[in-house]
Amino acid sequence: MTRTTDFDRDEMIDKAMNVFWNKGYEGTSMRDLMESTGLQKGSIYNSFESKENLFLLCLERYASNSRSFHYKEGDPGMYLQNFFRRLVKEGVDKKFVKGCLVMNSCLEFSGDEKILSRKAKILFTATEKNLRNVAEAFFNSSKSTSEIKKIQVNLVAAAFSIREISKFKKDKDFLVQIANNVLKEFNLRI
Amino acid sequence: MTRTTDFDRDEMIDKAMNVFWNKGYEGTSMRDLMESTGLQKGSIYNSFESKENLFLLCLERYASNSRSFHYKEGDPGMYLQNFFRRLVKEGVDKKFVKGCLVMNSCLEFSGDEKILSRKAKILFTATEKNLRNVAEAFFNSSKSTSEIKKIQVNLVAAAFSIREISKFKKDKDFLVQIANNVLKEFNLRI
DNA sequence: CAATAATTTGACCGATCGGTTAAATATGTA
DNA sequence: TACATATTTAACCGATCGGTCAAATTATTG
Repeated sequence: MTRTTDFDRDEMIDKAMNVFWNKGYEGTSMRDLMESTGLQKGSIYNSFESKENLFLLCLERYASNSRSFHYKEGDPGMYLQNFFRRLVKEGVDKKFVKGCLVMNSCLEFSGDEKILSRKAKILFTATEKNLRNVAEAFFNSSKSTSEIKKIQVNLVAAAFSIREISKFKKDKDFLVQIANNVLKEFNLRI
Repeated sequence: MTRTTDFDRDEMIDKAMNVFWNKGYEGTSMRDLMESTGLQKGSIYNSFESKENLFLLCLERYASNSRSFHYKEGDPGMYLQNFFRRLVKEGVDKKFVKGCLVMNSCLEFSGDEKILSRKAKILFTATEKNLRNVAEAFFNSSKSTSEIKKIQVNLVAAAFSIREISKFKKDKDFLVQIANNVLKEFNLRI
């Protein structure tokens, strides 16, 4: 009955996400988004409403991608090892200066309480929950709730440090030490 | 023989520094700087050359202020306790959403290698050196260089985490746990 | 007080920002 | 094939960006 969109919506969100991930929300211009997606400005606004809404979709896409890396079953120790190995590996990669889009956004929007800030914080708690789940699975009720909570904090802080410090300090020993320090609590090393 | 500048240069740098600290480099406009300093745009350019150069002066001022908090002598354990107590105290303060200007700048400029980025990274190493000095003073050659280095990394990561995470997560227990986890290595608590 | 040399002021610059709009174009249905 | 309805395109919008500049102002020295 009528004309349909002639681009793949998901693909465009992916492309936009990568720009936002690299340059941040404010650091990304409509020009950047037009170039990365190959769409004209009007098409972007027609399909995604606004820069803000497009970013929201990108944040959700990023979180959705992340969720597929979350712990579900299997050896929690192995999971943690692989988790931190990946963080360090990506961190030392000179081409990888992106950090984590959710953490980046929490930092960029800290200070305001608008929709993007609130969303970023909510998605941050998903990472926290994931790490708590791993800790619980590892210690299998041999530790109290408050002990688990402390370990969760240490895991979150370590992940945050590695992801964000690696944006400007590509020092493998440094990043590995952060990981090993928290893995110690699991009698593990990278 | 001629007219002299009729404002206090140091005072203006302080005022500019606070804006940059709150809003970041890109997030701060000349308008913001004019309002915070009370100077006209032309005066700012006449006295400080450019936004970039003014920021550089602010970075150096910030680092200079920080240096007065660095460890020099006395009980290194007490120093560390006070250091982390201050980080947590400032971190939970709802009005304090600034983090650390040097760390913020390292993050904001990650990806490029221009003057501001280089300067921020250099100043970051000053914090690293300070924490290493404390660790060395505390363990007083009872630990090897590589052991000290590992403890230094843990201290840096903890300080970074508290300062930056507290920008968007004002959870005292969380921040205290990060501090206590690293203070454990010194048989200390907050 | 007058001459000198600096600062201060505010208008102005081109570029870019996110966003809008109307016309051109293309697609599916009758 | 023609209509209806959507998307696509590119010109355009006011606001703001960092920065410049010439004129006005002011403090100092001879």
